[in-house]
Amino acid sequence: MTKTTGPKSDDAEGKRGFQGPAHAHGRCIGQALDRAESLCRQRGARLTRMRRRVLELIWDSHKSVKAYDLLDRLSETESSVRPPTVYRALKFLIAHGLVHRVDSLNAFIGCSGSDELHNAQFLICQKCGEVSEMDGAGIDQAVARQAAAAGFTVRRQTVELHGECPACAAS
Amino acid sequence: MTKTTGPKSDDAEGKRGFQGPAHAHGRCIGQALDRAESLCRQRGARLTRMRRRVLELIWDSHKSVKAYDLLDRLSETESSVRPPTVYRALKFLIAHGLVHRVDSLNAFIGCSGSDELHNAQFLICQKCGEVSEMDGAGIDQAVARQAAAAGFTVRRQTVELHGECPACAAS
DNA sequence: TAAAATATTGATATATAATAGTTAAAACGA
DNA sequence: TCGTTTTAACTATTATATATCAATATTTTA
Repeated sequence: MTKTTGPKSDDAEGKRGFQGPAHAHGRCIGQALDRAESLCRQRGARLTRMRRRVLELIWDSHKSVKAYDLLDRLSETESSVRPPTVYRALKFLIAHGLVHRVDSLNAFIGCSGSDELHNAQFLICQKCGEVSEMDGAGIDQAVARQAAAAGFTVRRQTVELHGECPACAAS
Repeated sequence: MTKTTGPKSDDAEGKRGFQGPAHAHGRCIGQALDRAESLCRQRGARLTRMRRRVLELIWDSHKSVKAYDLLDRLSETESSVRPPTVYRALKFLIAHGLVHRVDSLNAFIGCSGSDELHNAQFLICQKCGEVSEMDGAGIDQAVARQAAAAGFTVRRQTVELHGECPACAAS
């Protein structure tokens, strides 16, 4: 409940940038789940118990999560969960733009972008593991220009930058 | 042997762009192997028989190749080859900038770029499977600018655009 | 509400991708 | 040729992901 300037503060607009270890993460989770609920209601999609739990676990941190880690954590709580169950939930969440797959890590991360199904671009810290979704209009443009020059029609893009986040670079 | 304007034609400078099905591919393979030879000699690295064969198989087309397909094709010729052998060869070839890994496909492609170890950017045709390495200075700049704005230090980038190559888009 | 249709999850098996660790063979340098 | 280093083979295992069919839950339709 710190730094809340109102129901629509800057933070509420998508949690861009690196969060670091000391932020009120409950809000991130809450917002993500709220957004998922309303988005699914709006679309007539069913955010079932399993899907909700997977989304919750993914938002447990700002690091990307592996499918089999989700599997383990789900199995802690109740009867053993099998890979297809997790992958099905992930497929649903990805289809609805609530989760992204990070190709270079074979891992998954909650979407902190806009409601639109969008091409995500990620900054991935190799030290702390945090992943930050970028609002990369500049990159989008450069990509579009470059592709056009090659006569290529872009349908989907993977842009993932590995390196060091501000906090880790400083240390 | 078409469109050869001399020993240092445009084509010879790295085979940029999509090649299409009807080009003199023997030259691509030859050039790639020659470059590998000279580069390894220059560096005192050993382009062994196995490494050479893997590189050759990768350059068999302009499509990306899966590690286990390489495995199968290697096993055709002689005694059965195991995964570690292929992955070791790939590791060597990647370390020397002769091959790139395409993260979004879990596959490998011959490097058609400069001698420098560089961050590759790929155009991947979803229809014909051809992969074209880009000379993406524009994207590099946009990436650098965007990352700098976020205070992020980029060490490695994955930029892979999926869509349709000129030929496939036309059909 | 009951029955039918649809969507979701469970369960088993298997496919695909990659690595660890140990031993054997080949290449190289003295 | 001996010893060192590098490379490759072999066995085993880990990690990632999907196919298939059965069971259950939800929604729709009658």
